[in-house]
Amino acid sequence: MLTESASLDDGKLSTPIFRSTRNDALEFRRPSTSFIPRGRALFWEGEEEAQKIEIVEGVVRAVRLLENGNRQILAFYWPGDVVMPTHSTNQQYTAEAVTDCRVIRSKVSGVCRSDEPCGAHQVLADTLSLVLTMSQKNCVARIAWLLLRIRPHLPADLKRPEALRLQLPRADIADHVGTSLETVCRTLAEFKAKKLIDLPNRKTIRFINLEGLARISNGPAFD
Amino acid sequence: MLTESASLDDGKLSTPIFRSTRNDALEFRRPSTSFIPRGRALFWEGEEEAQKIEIVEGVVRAVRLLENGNRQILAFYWPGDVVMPTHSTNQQYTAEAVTDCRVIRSKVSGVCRSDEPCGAHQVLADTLSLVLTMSQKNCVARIAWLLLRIRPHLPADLKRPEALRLQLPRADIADHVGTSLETVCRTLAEFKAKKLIDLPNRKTIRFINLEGLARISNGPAFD
DNA sequence: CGTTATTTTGACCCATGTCAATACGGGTGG
DNA sequence: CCACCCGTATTGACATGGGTCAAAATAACG
Repeated sequence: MLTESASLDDGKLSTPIFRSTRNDALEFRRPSTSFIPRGRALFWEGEEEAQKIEIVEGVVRAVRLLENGNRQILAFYWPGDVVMPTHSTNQQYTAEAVTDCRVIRSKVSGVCRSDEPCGAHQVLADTLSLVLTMSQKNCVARIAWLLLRIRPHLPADLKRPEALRLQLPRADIADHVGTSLETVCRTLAEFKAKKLIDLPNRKTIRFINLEGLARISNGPAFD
Repeated sequence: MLTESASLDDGKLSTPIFRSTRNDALEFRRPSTSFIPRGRALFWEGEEEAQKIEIVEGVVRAVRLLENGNRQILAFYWPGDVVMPTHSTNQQYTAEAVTDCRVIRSKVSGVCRSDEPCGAHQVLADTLSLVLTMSQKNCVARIAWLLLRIRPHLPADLKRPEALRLQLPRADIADHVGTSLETVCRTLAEFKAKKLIDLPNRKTIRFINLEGLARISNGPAFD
C-alpha cells in the first residue's frame, strides 16, 4: 500500500510539539499516546474492537475502499476530534493517517447515548452533508466547500504570514469530493486566478476572499 | 419480507383520513395503526420526538430539502421497516409517505444498543452505500443499482404475471440516485430496449435479465 | 545529483443536464 | 360511461462540465 517510511517530512514543519526536543523522543510520558505514521490505518473495516481514538496531532481520513480500486473518503478528522467505530457488527469504514499522527486510544461502552454518541452519529452527520454536497453541487462548488470546511483546522505556515499548511494531498481532496485529481488542480488554479486564494507552493494556502469562496460553494446558481 | 397483497389503494375509501394522533403515553398499550396519505410527512427535520414508526403498508422516503428547492432522497423504507429519528438533538431528515401508508407509532428509549440501534445507524448504512454509489458509478449503473435494491419490496401486479408495481415515481428515483428525471426515463427505456426489463405501463415493471442488470450496476468497467 | 512521487497543464470528447415539445393516463365531473 | 384535464412521463435537440489520456514541470528523497 502506502509507504510507511516514517519519515517525518510532514511532521517537522507542522508538529512543533512532537519531536520538539530530543528529550521527548519517547512519547510514552503521557499514558496511551501512540504514534501513527503517515498512511497507516488506525482501524479497519470489519474490526470489532470497541474503542475510541482521540486525535492529538495530525489528520485522519475515514475511507471506504471499492472493488475497482477506487476509494471514497467519507470524512477527515482533526486534532481534538474523536474517531469511533460505529458499534454495529462491523466497521463501515477504515481510518487512516493522512499525516503522521499522535492519538490517544481508550475503551468505550457498547451503548451510545446523547452525551456520548457512538461513531455512527458522528459519521452520519458528516456523511449526510457529503451526500448533499455531492449530489447537488458541481465540482467547483464542492472544492470551495471543502476548502472552507478544512480551513479552521489548518496549522499556520510559520514562514509565510497569513498562510496555512494545506495538509491534504490533491488526491485525497479528489477522493473526498468525488472528482478527479486533475479537476482539483484546475479548480485550485482557477481560484488562484480569481484571487480567492493564493498558493505560494503546493502545500501552502492563503485564503484571500472568503466571501467569494462561500458564494461559489453555494453552487452555480449564485455566480 | 412481509408480502402483502396490499391493495391499499382501495382501502383508503373505508379508512378514516387521520386518526387524531395523541401520543400514546403508555408504552404497553396495544399499538394502533394510523393512515398517512401520499405526500404527507411522518416527521420533520428538527422535530425532537423520540418515536419509532413501523411501516405496515406503503413506501416512505427519507428526505433532505435544500436551499435551492432541490431535494435529496436518502433512503426508501418498506413494509416491515422501522423508521426512527436519529436521537441526536434534532432530525437529520424528514420522512414522507411516497404512497398511501399505514404505520404503527411507538415510543422509544433515548439510548440505542446493538439490539436496538437508533435511527442513526439505520440511515448511516443506507447513506454510506448511497455516497459510494453516487461518487463511483455513472447514472446508468446507479439506476440499475436502485432497481435491484427495490425489487424485493415491490408488490406484484395482480393483472400481469411476473410484473411488479413500481411504486416510486420517476422524480423520486431521480432525486434518490442524484440525476435528472429525464435521465431516469431514458435509462429505463434503454434497459427496456436491451431486454433487461419490461415496462408494460408507467407504474409496472417486469424484471427479465437480473444478471445483466447486476453487471451494469457494478459500473461501466464491467460492460 | 539522479530517481521517483506528486502536481500542473493541455487536448479531446462523451455522458448528462437543461430546455422544450409532446404524449400519455388516471381522476373528476357531467 | 364518456370527455376533458392536469400531473406525470417520454422523447428530441443542444451545450458543456468534467473525465480521461498524455506530457511536462516541480518537489521530494536518498
